[in-house]
Amino acid sequence: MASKNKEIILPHNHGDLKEEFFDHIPPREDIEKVAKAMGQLGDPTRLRIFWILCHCEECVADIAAMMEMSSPAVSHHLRLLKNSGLIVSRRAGKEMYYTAAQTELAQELHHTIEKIGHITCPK
Amino acid sequence: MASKNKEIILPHNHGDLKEEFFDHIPPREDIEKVAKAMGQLGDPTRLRIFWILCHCEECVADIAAMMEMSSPAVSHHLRLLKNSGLIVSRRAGKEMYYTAAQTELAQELHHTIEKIGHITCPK
DNA sequence: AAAACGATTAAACGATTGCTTAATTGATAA
DNA sequence: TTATCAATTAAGCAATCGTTTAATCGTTTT
Repeated sequence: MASKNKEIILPHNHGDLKEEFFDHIPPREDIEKVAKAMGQLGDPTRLRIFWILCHCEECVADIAAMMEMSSPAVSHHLRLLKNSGLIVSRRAGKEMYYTAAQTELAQELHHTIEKIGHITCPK
Repeated sequence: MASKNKEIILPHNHGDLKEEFFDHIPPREDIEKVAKAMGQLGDPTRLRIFWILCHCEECVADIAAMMEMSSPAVSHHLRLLKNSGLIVSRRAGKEMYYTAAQTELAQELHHTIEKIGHITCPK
């Protein structure tokens, strides 16, 4: 039978693995994309920044103060979060303001964080 | 007014930061817990294994074959996933069978993965 | 123009991660 | 018991990560 994964022979046949399922294992590129987003929030510092930015728009200095961290460190994390499409930024004078992106990705992850963390959304 | 975070003075006052919100920033332990789970799925190998185990119960050798990886490498990831409470195992003869845990944490993350990856659940 | 301020970037570092090979443990079969 | 098979653990490693300090960039103010 035509199976995308037919070339992979399982060492043990337990009879309970549906070929239908075997053929629907997500392609590596989809997995990579999801893992990249998840990995961003795997660091507690970045997760906390992201959560804060889901509830307000703030400049780097204030974010650094809330996090009790140096601004270079915060800036570094903001860049990673922005590269992942989780946050966006705008300039106003000397300051850069960051906030969560209004995307399905960001909103779903925000929801997930609060659900699995049993965190009450203050909004 | 009594503010849990009143000792943190923000360098800039933009007037749009509600004290109510400021006091509801999740405690570090909650953040850590969520970040730990997210971080587990931040690795594409582990994310793929977890997704597979959300849809079947399999022994290490077969998981290794599906992943096209060595069994020590797979075993390593299985241990991490198990320590995080995302998967469970049972022994049957010489083999160890792994599958996703039936917990809110695991189920919510399974849902999130498929939603943000636009992955069709084969179940 | 120069000075001041906010943010970013660069270099360097210690710590962690993911994998490999080899050795070891646990359980069944001969 | 010995042999065999499945899985885990250990040691070693290259690669990645998160932070710090110092230097640089961009904007506004004087």
